[in-house]
Formats: sequence, C-alpha cells, structure tokens
Amino acid sequence: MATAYEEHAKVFKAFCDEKRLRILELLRSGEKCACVLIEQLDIPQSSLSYHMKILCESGIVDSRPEGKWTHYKISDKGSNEAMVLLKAITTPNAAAEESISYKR
Amino acid sequence: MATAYEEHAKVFKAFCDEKRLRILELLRSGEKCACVLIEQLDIPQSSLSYHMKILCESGIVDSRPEGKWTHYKISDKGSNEAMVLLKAITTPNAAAEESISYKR
DNA sequence: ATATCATATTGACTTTTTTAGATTTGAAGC
DNA sequence: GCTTCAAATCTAAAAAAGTCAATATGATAT
Repeated sequence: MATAYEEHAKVFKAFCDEKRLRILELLRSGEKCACVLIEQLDIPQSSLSYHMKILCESGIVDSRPEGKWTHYKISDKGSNEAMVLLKAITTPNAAAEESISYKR
Repeated sequence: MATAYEEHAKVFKAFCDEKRLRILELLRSGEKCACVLIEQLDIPQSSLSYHMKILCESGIVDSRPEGKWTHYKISDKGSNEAMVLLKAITTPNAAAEESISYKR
C-alpha cells in the first residue's frame, strides 16, 4: 500500500528528469505521435516508451492509441491536479502555525 | 554548464522523495529546528542534513542559522517560483500549436 | 584553549532509476 | 493465414540517489 507521500512523489517524478521535461516541452505545441518524439529527441524507442509510461502514470500526459500509432498530449486535468498538489504541499497550514518550533 | 531542463528538474526533485515530502509537511506548520525534524521523522542526523541540503538548494526551503541551531522554513519565493515553473512547463504554447503532429 | 553541542561532510554501501538492445505484442494490410 | 510496422515489455548493465556510521566543522560556554 502506497502512502500519500509516495503517491505525491510519483506525480512530481514526471518533472524530475531532463528527458521528460524535453518531452513535455515538445508536447506543449500540441499532440504528438511517438514517432515524432523519438525523432526530435534522438533516443531509442524503448527509452521513449519508458518515459512515456512514467508521464502517463503520473497523470500529466494522456495517450490516444489510433491504429498502430499512439498519440500523446499534456493532460489539462493532470496538470491542474499537479498545480493544486504543489500548492497544497507548500502552503502554510494556518491552523497549525505558531506551534512549537524547537525543543525545550 | 547545466541545461535549463536540468535546472528545472532540480526544483522538482525536492518533491520526489517521500522523506522530503514529510519534511515539507512538518514545515507547513511553521519554522522548525533540525532537532525537531530529526525527532519527528525518526531518521539519523546525517540523513536529515542530506535532505535539507536538497530542499534548500532547490529554493523551496530557507535555512536560518542561529548560533548552534539551524531553523528551516518553506520559502514563499521558492514555492511561488516552482508554481510558475510548473505552470509554464504544462501550459500549451499557443504560438506553436497546430504544428505538425506526426510524420508525413 | 578546551569541552560541548548542533549540523555538515565523508565514505562505503544499498537501493532505485535510467539506459538500450532484443523480444514480444497488437493492429493494419495483403 | 502471413507480413509489416509501432509501441510495450524484458533483460542486463550503468548511473544516480539514498542510507547511515564515523568524522569534521563551527559556534557557544566554561
């Protein structure tokens, strides 16, 4: 059973790798076929597939199989959820503020 | 020389580890001394120090040395920059939209 | 200056992540 | 059916990240 922390970490792992950031940059200009990503990034097919799996499982990217091809695009829903999560993680918890900040 | 992608990846690495997320959760309730974090997380001192270094270098956490102690807190500036960066990474690039999405 | 305490750094080790060739799967066309 | 092509999975190896005891550093107190 994954903790909430592990679940959250998984989301941000999408943004922790240089190759995945380059993939997202390419997808910012619209939906792309895997073949285009492989060509533009100049990486092996298995490597792209590995990173796309991570991006899709984190919810940041959606895949749309169409015949032999798979098209990928940035997920509005996933992106917004990541924004909300990041905000939640870094926003002071007012109710708990002013609690003890050091021992003794 | 680090690429922009590497720089950006570094920011999100702050949120990619379960322990660091637990540290941030503790800091949401206000500034904390390292001693408190060690006690609450039940991890060795060197382990906390390792994670605090990553959090501080990513800009998400600020440290404030005070005599023998060091106090840590979430950085508003760093958090906001991470939000802006995440938004930029996942927002469609209107100018480049509708470009070629597959070969041939 | 010596002792003490808090944090940082080092080094050896383990675990996790990433890489890339080989193989498999699955859909389309013949 | 068989062939072709795209993508996913497998496998082993390399690289990166995390762990933790031991040591070093740096500030305070005596």
